[in-house]
Amino acid sequence: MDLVQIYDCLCDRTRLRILHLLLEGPLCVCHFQSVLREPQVKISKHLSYLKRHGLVESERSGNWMIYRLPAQRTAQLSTNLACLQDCGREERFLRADRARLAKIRTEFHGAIPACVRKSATALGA
Amino acid sequence: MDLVQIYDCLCDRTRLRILHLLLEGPLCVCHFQSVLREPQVKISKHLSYLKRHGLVESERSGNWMIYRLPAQRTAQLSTNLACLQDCGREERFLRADRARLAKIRTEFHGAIPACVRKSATALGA
DNA sequence: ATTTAATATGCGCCGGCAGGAATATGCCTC
DNA sequence: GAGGCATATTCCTGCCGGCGCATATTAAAT
Repeated sequence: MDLVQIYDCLCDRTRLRILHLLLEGPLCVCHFQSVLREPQVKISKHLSYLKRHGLVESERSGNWMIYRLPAQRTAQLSTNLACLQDCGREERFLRADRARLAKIRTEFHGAIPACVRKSATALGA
Repeated sequence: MDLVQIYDCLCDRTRLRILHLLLEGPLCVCHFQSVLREPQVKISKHLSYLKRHGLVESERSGNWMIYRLPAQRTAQLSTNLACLQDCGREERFLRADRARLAKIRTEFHGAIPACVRKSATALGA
């Protein structure tokens, strides 16, 4: 996996938002939909792109697909993810995403949507 | 200047190599040519792209154009450049570029090509 | 002024990616 | 096995970027 490919993944706004959210832990597609407020097709395609390039892993859990950052990461990937996390602190739209994600997580806690529980426990939260 | 634009600049191999070289100090186009071993048009266009996106500044010096990283950098840019420098340590083709650059710099020292002296002094080396 | 060296720009071609609409797949429930 | 939900894939279109070729610009030298 080339360094250029990492940047290929980062150079689209939607993918950037996705990866940034994944820094907070695994997520299923429906989470992405409600946080990013983008059409399902769009999100699904970008997730597919990220997977194809090795920046994301996925696992089926019943009806839902849970996406996460790869367990094993090259040094370059780790470095760049850390960098993204840094940059995310000041970038408006990324902050907004984090806020919406946090809200969703607290609102239903141990409650309604199964996929939320799933990925919350997967997170360890 | 958006974070995405930074990644837009980094996601091409030639541009990545250019920026990586600029981490070592200002350079003129002829340097890029001999280090990168790519056609002049290609290099020139990518430099133009980088300039248009604010990742590079240029200054004329006689016949030569000297390119450098911007004097004023956003926090995001600084972070990403540092990250690139990190990643450059292990990436083969970037190491090779650095080696070729170092060779050129020592070979003619204070010697023949004016542009070499120019950018060398601009570097402070 | 003409020539030469260094660099930039315009043009045309091609490939690939983003986006949306529609459709397909996989899994669960009843 | 039918229907319904979550997600993926296909097909299409438009656009932008990368590349090479040829040519233009700018400055220095003679």
